[in-house]
Amino acid sequence: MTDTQIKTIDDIARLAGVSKSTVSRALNDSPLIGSETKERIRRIAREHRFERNDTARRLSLGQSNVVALVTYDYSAKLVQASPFALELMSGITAGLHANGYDLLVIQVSPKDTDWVARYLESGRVDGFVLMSGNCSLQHISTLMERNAPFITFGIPAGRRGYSWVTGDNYTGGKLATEHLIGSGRKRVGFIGGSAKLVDVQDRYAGYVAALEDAGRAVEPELVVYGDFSPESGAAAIGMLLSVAPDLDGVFVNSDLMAVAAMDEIRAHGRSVPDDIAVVGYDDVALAAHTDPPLTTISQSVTVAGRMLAENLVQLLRTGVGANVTVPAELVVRKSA
Amino acid sequence: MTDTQIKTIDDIARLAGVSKSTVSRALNDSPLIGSETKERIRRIAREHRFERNDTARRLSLGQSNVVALVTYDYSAKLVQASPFALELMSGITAGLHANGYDLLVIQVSPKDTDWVARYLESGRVDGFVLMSGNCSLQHISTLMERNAPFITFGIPAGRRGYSWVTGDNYTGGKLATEHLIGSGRKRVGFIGGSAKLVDVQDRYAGYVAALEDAGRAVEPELVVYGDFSPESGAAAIGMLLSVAPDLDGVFVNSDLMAVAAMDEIRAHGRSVPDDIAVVGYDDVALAAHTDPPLTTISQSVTVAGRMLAENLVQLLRTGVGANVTVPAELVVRKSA
DNA sequence: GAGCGCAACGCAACCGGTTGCACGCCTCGA
DNA sequence: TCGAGGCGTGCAACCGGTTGCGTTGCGCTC
Repeated sequence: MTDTQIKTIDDIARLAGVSKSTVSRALNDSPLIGSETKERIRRIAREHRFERNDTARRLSLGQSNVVALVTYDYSAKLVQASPFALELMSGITAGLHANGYDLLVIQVSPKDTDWVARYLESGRVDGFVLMSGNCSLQHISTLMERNAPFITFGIPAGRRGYSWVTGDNYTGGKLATEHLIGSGRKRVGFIGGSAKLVDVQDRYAGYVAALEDAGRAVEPELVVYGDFSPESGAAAIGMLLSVAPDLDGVFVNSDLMAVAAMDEIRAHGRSVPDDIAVVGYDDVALAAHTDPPLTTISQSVTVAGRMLAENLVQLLRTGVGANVTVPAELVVRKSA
Repeated sequence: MTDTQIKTIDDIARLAGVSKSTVSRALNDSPLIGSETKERIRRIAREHRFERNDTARRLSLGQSNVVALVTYDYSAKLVQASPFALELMSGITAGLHANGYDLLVIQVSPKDTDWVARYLESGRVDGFVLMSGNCSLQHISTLMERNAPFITFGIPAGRRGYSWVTGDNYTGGKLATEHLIGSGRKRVGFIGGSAKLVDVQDRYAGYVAALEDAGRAVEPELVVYGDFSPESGAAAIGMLLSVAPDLDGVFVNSDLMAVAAMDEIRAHGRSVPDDIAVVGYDDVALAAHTDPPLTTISQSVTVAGRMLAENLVQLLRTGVGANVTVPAELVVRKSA
């Protein structure tokens, strides 16, 4: 092996008989370098398995090529809130890698106010990605007032003023409700996640649209909100059942809530889907294995992750980000 | 605000009327600096919300204070394999933060052979953490031959030669089996994850020990292996039922497999737990909401994550790592 | 009072890249 | 034949920290 201490571009320069600037430019594919020289240098680097010191590069360039995924510091909460977080993360990672960026996972506690500076000004990261389920308005406003580059999955704080990627919540809500109506359900309820999320509002809008398309009126007492947790799902369906004993269908904003709701429905002596049809949201891994298997709305989470990455990279490079929504589709199983 | 371009320690030095070396040492709490000078410098830095440039620091120090979490590039697979990956990650992140390290998420494809060099020699990370569910022997051997610092969750490739953190699989297997036996089950089967994993072998050892403690013989035909996926769980129970129609209890190596197995049991016209009791493993979020709620083995995943972090940091600092197992306990619900 | 040790701090080199600018060489047109 | 203009490359400064070593000033001993 010829890997005898070939650690810096100076070493490569020596071997190639050129200066380190030439090596630097060659490795960066600069047009300033003659093609045969460039090829020779790159060949030498390849043969010696040279890896350019990224830290030095970052210092020179003044950027880290790293973005941070912001999470809470409370483990269980995170798991509860986003069963698809891993898949999303995988998509983000893939998208970032394709653009030469790495993904850092950080945790910030709610009371921490200068995490942005700590990560941004120290040069550890260039930007942030947040998940609406795991971030507070506090986070968003902190980011905005320091005008840090960031992007969110979901729309946690109003539709404007920052870049986001989200599922097509309107269509998702509409598809779910239409399916319920189409299968003959007469009184269809809505169990939302946190009412503050624009995503939830959009799902509600889809629910309303489907109802109206079918010539039905929206019954406010059939609309209840939880917080995406199983417990809140059980509580919500309980409330619905007490208000409307003849409820025969419900669109639930998350699979986790839906599963708990199904339990609760059975606890009330009703059956799913015979008495009450249930449609969930997210299509988590276990959704196919609940009893009965859950009919739900599937989002292209991996695609969303990739879009998040691309979008953030574009924001970092050009200063302008975009808002994108990825498609949602109905997955029919047994619960509705 | 006095945040007018206070970006470098030179700026602080100017404000404090000292040299940049003094500032550097003061911020690093060096004993070479007088306490009043040190305090003055730190106060100034604090007042100006100064954040030291971490990239430059890393270049000088020759270390990145970042470790990489190695994942596959196939999203769905990852989600399937490790429903608790997020929780683990959260624990790791917390543990690393406490020690001044950050967590980077990287994806390496199976055919990629020089990812270690790419990340290590470029100075982007100081070490790696792998999860046995998401890594191949290939990964491990690549790491070992480049003697890169790394640690694993689970024991993917033999008990020796590297550092790992894992659940107490022996006890977990024993507890599960004992519970089954204790509730009067006569023929208790074992559905394992990948037989190659030491973790799975340990769970099997616990299963065997419980059987023997009860004075029973191990029936090889009641032992079947899958790969942790729901599908493999369904297939495994099918196999078991055809071999042993009088099976009345089964210890399944993952909740995902267990849930699928329960479906399959019902599909065969049997009921859980009346005909066949089922104990899972992992205690994932949905385990409490399956039908029936799943009795399972719970591991302190967050603790494990912290241990992973601490252990790896120690390995990086001192060159010696440890092997640690975190406790497992039985969570009794309705399925057994 | 000279010599000494020590505490406190500054100087400047160094980490390993990037890049503005200068320079040498060659080609081409006048 | 000479100058202008390109092309390809090298020089050296720079990014913002860290640190070995030298320097200063002080109190102390003999």
